[in-house]
Amino acid sequence: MAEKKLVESITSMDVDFAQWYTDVVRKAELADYSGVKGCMIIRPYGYAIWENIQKDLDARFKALGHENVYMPLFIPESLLQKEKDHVEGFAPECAWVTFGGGNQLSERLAVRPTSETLFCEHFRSIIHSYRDLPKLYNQWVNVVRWEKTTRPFLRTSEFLWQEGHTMHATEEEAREEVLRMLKVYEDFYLETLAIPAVTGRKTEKEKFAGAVETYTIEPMMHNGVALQGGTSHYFGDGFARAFDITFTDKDNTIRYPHQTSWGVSTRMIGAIIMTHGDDNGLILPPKVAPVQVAIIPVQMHKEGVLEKAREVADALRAAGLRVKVDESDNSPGWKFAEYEMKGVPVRLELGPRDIQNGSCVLVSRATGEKTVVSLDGLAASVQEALDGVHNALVERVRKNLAAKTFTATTFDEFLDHAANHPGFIKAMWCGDAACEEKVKDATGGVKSRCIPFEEEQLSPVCVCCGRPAKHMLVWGRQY
RNA sequence: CGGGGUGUGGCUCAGAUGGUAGAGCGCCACGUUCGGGACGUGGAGGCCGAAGGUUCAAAUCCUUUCACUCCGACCA
Repeated sequence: MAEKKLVESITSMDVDFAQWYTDVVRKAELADYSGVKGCMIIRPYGYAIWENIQKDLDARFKALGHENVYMPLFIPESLLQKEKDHVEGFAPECAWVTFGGGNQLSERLAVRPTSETLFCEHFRSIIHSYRDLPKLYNQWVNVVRWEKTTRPFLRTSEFLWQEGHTMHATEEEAREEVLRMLKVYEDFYLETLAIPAVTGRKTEKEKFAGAVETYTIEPMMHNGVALQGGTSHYFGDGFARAFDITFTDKDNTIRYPHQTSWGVSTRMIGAIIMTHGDDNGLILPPKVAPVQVAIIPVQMHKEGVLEKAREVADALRAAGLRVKVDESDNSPGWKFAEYEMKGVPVRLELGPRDIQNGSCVLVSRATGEKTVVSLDGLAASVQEALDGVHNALVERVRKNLAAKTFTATTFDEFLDHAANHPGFIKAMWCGDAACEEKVKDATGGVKSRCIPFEEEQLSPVCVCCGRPAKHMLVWGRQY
C-alpha cells in the first residue's frame, strides 16, 4: 500500500473515496453507464468476474443438493399482493408493464423485484406430500428495483443475482437451511473473495419484507462503511399460508411447509473493489480474477522473447491458471500500470536477460514485491504467489476491520465514534426499534448492521436509553 | 424524492464583454523504441446533452427538459 502513486488518472482514495470508486469501475473497464437510467453495462472484464463468482457459488449450492430453475420475469399484480408485508415492502420499487402488443393489459405485470411469490405459486402446485420435501431451488437471474439514486454495482435499477428458495417440512429444518446458506456465503466471502466479514441476525426493523428472521453478512469497505453483502431469510409458514401451500405429513396431518430464501448479487463486485482496491486501482482476489497472471514481454522485438512468453503462458495454462500475454506494442511501463489498474494478482516480466538466466520477474499486486523466480517449476511459484496475494488480502481486510471496529458503552461515546471514527460500533441494545430510530437521527445515518452470532457483554444497559440490554448490536453506516 | 454540481471530438478540459469551435491525451498509418505509463512524421474525428425563445448572429443570454454525479431519506 505504500507504493508510490503511478496511475495519475485515478483519484486518490483519501481525497475522495466515491470518486476513486467510480474511477476504478471505469478505468478497469468493469462497467459503463448506459442510455437506460439507473442501469449499467457490465463490460467483459467485469462480467468475467461475475462468471467466476457464479461458477464457484453454483458448485457450493449444488454440493448441498440445490437445483437451478428459471422463473418468469413478470409477476401478475394479484400474485404479488398475496402476502401483505411483502407487497408493502416492494411496492415503491416496482416497475410495471401495462401494455403488451399494443394493448393495455387486463392485469398489470411487475418486472420481478424478487421471486418469492412466483416460487410460492409453483410450490403450491408441486408440493402435496412430505415426500415432495424439501424443495431446494435456486435461480441465477436479473431483477429490477426502481432505485432513486444509483451507483455501478452497489445500487442499480437492474442487477444480477442468485435467489435460493427452499421449502421444508419442519421449522427446524428450514432454520438449519437459513444458517447453512449464510455460512456458505461467509465461507465464499472468505475463501473466494478474501473478505472476512461480520455475520449475524437483522433486527426486526431491518429485516426483509415478509420474513420472520433475516440473517446477513456485512463486509466492511476500506473506508469503514458497511455493505449488506448477502442475506438469508427464514419465512416461517407465512407465505405458505398466504398462498395456501400444504402437504400431507407422515402422520396423515395436513401442514404448511416452512420456507427460506437467500441471495447475493453483483453488488459483491462493488465489495471487491471497495475492500481490496488501492490508489493504483483494482486488486482482484485470485480466485475470481479473469486474468490471474499477466505476462509482460520486455524487448519483445528481440529474437525469442515472444516465443518464450507464449511458451511460459501455455505451461501455466496447462497448470490450470488464467493467463494473458500482452503482445501489444505499448511500452512495458504502460503495461505494468495497466494490469495494476485492472487488479491482476500476479505479473510476470520476461525479457532477454531473464530468458538467458532461465528466470523471470514475478510481481505481487497485493504487496508490490518483486522476486526473481526460475522458469523451472514456474507454475508452482505462481500458484504460491497467488495464494500469497489471497492471504495478504485477507490479512489486510482483517486488520482494517479490527482497526475500524469500536466499542461504546455510553451514548456520548457512541456519538463520538459515529462522528469521528468511520467504521463499526459495537454497543448494547434494549431490543426496542425506537432506540435504533433515535441513533439513526442522532448520528445522521448510523444503523444497526446486525446482532452478531458472537455477542459480548459490554455493559448491562442499552447504550441509547439505559434500560436493560438484550443484545449486542454492530452498528455502522452503509452503502 | 429534497439539496448541490456537471454536460463542448473516445477521455480530461479551454473557449472574457454573443460573430459560427481549440488543446492535451487517446485513436489510425509509417518508422524508431522497449526492465515503471517512449518518440518522430503524417492523418481522422465535434455543428457544443435536447427542445424552445431572444438576436442580423447563440457553445456563450433566457425558459423548459433530459442525463450523469455528489450529499441526504429508501432499499441487495
